[in-house]
Amino acid sequence: MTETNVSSAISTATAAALEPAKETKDRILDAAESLFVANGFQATSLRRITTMAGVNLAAVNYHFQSKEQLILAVMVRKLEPINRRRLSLLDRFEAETGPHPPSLEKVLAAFLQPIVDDQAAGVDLGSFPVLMGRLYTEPGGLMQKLFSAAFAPIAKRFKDAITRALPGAGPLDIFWGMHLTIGAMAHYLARPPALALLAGRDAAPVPNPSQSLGRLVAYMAGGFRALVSRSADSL
Amino acid sequence: MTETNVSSAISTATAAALEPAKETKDRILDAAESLFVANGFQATSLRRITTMAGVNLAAVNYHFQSKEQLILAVMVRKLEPINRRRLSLLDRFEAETGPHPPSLEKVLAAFLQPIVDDQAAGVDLGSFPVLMGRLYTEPGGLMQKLFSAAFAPIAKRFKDAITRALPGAGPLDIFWGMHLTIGAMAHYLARPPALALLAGRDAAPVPNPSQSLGRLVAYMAGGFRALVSRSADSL
DNA sequence: GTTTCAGTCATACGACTGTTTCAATCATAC
DNA sequence: GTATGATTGAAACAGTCGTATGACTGAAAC
Repeated sequence: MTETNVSSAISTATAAALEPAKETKDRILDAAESLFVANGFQATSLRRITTMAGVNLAAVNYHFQSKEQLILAVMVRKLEPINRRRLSLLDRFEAETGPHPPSLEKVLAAFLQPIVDDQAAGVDLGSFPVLMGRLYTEPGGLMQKLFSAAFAPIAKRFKDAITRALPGAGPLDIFWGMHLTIGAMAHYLARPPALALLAGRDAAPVPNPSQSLGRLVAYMAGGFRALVSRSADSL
Repeated sequence: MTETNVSSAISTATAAALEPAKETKDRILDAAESLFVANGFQATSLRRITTMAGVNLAAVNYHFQSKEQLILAVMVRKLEPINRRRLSLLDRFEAETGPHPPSLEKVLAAFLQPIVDDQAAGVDLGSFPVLMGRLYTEPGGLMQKLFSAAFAPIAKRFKDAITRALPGAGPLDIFWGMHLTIGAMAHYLARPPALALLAGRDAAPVPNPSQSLGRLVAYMAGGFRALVSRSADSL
């Protein structure tokens, strides 16, 4: 719980010679994150993590109690700033449009922009989203724990914004639209492996982030609107 | 490789007293499938599989050489009939429309119908799609191997059909649309855990399969078309 | 009636897992 | 300077893992 003692970890650091001033806790989180991305959660042992971090094996259980809580800590650390930016973007869009609610495209952009930016920046955030896809299918209810810890607050906020942007949409339309939109986004985020498979020969890696954002928003908004008009037709 | 010797496996069957006439190989596949669905690939040990199947531990490596090949065998066994039905549906739709290509909605329905049906039937096929989502994020290039084994042939066929149904669409539109569509579908299939999280209070489990198919098709076709018209606008 | 061989069996191998223990170490407050 | 409480260290814990081995079984081939 306490955050002291900067130099002691350095003196005995064997591996990870760079970044010598970092706390043990952060070194573990960094190593865990990169190994989780590369190999998955279950396939990554605590020994590999601590070796890469240049830290003693027992440090993990000392600082995080268990491997499962380490996984959650890795995810929360990455997710919090992204969700903060999502909310502030949504705030800004809502302020800009004054009395009217922002368009569906704006709301979707507020949700997608931060992760697209991070993917573009690439530096050390880009590879993270793969973890979300992994966690989603991981047994043990890990996703559920993470959801209530980091996602529940922003989910309601965006659900309301989408509802206001789509007058005439029933709650089931909203629900299905969000469900499928999250799926499309998650798949886009996990695209490194998926992309190569789908593309036979054409389709370059599409490095342009603003174009990616535009396509994502277009597809998802189009899907949402088609859902709503389908409901209207069938009445 | 050979398929003989029915009675010898029965005499010593300890657990799994039911279905006594099944071959060892099938018993292993059945047990592996249900355990993979429940706990994931890595978390399922060969010992649990063989115990549940009422089979000796060594039988797995005898029949499947390795755990990885067992996983692939489980997936291929489930995927093949689904892909067969997908292709025959597409064939039928193309025959029905005569000289014109079938609509985008028809093509998407041909792709989605078999899995929605299976989910509705539920009996023992419904839980399988969770595995696809799992495999997608599993390390070791497993998905790649499965893809080239079971998916590559139908991917090209549907890509062509979509291209014909969307005149004026560029190859990038098709590519992105398929990418995001597959994501939405995968997420829909893996919905058992996701659904409960997203739905605050409303939104019943939506048991009606034909309504599900309609919503899926509407969302995806709407997304596709919005992608195409976006490209047309920006030219 | 013997040979043959796919299939099953119990058992063991070596490696690796997450977690725990307890002594040693450190900066800091007294 | 010494006591204090947070960290770290090396080692071991009790399991589980996937795979390999070699003896045994039974039915079909000749």
